[in-house]
Amino acid sequence: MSTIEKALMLLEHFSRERPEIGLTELKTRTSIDKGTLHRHLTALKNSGFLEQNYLTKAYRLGPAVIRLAAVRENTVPIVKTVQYYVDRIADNIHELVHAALPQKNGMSAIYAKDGGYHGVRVNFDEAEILPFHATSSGLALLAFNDDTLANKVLSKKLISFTDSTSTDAEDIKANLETIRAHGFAFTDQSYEDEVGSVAVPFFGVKGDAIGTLAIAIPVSRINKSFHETIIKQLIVASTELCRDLGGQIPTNVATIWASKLEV
Amino acid sequence: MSTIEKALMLLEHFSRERPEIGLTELKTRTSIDKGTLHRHLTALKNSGFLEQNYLTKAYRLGPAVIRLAAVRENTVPIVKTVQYYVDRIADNIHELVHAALPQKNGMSAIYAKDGGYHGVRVNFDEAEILPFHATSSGLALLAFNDDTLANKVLSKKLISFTDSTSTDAEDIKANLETIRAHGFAFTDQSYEDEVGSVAVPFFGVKGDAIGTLAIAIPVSRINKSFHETIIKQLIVASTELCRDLGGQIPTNVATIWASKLEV
DNA sequence: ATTATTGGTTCAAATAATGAACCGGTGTAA
DNA sequence: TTACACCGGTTCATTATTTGAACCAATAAT
Repeated sequence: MSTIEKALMLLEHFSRERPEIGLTELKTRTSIDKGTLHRHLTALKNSGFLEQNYLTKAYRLGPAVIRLAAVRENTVPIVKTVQYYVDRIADNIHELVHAALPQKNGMSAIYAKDGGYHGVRVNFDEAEILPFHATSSGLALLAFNDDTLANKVLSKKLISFTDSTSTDAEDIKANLETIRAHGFAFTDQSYEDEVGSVAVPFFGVKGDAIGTLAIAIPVSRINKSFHETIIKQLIVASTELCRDLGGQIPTNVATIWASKLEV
Repeated sequence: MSTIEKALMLLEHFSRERPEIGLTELKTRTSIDKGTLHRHLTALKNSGFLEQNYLTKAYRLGPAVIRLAAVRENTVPIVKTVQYYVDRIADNIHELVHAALPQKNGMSAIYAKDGGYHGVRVNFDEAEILPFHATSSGLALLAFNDDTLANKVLSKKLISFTDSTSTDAEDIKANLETIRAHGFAFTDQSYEDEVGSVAVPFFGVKGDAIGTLAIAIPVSRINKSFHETIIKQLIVASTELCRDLGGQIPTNVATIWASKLEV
């Protein structure tokens, strides 16, 4: 792995829950030598990707990422486009809806809205990394993306989050087949207890999954008719989203989705 | 300079005007060897900072920057906070208002609003890099930031954008003194013909300038009383913004600003 | 059919990254 | 007061990666 990749991997440790990280703490998290780490952090700081809390000396993300995100969003306006559909679904079904994009080690929610009429809400953090193998977003993406991604993810050690998390690569591969056949993914408490979720992919120009729309619900509120409503909403939204982004829904997926909408 | 910094410098070439750049084009822009360049771009691609247009093979910014910006904005919510004040000023004075943050080679506008009642609008691109020495935003930041930044910027070759651009380091240093004395910066067609601008800094916890609020106006509309109105608006907004961000206005600046508001 | 231009690859030589040991400051417990 | 632990940061001989001129393959232009 190149030095550049090693350094950029450091940025993955910053999240909403851990916005600031000190040198020694990062050392224990990464097992990288302190000297090396310090030089990498300094390089990232010089480039504006990190800055230091001048009191604690801890590092946090810097201003460079703001500019880059503005340019990216101007080039490929996924976030803005996705917001409209997430809001619409959330307003319709009054549940927590989110959209996520694949990152290196999982899906990252780029926008979420809780349509919340109900008392029990699902806890959901934007900018958290959702593991591929334990969330409906992750599974939906793996199922409809190139096989190489799924193989890469499933060849690594899979972490268990709840008693229901499946960590067996073969089980998950079989599950991906089911997901492809159904046109959507769902999980039952595989990432958080008491929370189920449903996700559909949306597609890029090549017809590969580039992101997902998903809904998370306390399992107590799930029943068959509601499940069907949710899936219809997601499918319709994803179809329109693909049109907006210039994406192409693979013909087999389009067929499956059409049949779901007819019911 | 470290390999990491060299690679991250490549990202600076992407902008709203140039969202996609091919290998050979980047080679001519950077004079870096094609082999090296290709490995750097691949590393950035592997890390999600770039992705490739699958048809043209050209590179564009990748999804990783979206997640990082979300985390950064959650850590230090400058963009969200700044929006309120930019909108307010734009609504009040009906001109093009923007806020900008320093990047490595200039200021980057993070938000802009055109309150535009008038026919002649100033052309303004978000995510464009505004040179330090030729824009009021850049000068305001240099004047109220650490001297080392100003020295670094002024030691490089300064580009001329219009007939009125000052490119003499000593002239500009003298100008920075004037700016410090006035508490704001203004330029007259030094970056674009027919456009003048006024900027004030806003400050971080250490009392150092961390960004600017600025207004760009066609020179034909500038007169003394309007100029004063603009400066008052900017000073009031920056004062409140510093409070919101937990920043500290240096006492000498606070004194100067207070006297401006009394007039 | 030929040439120019594109993205991408190779491998010896040149250079930068690495990490164990070290430094100096701060907080804390004996 | 002293001693110790922990923090961020630095040093420098060793080691491993980066570098770049030349090369390759595919596509676009003549």
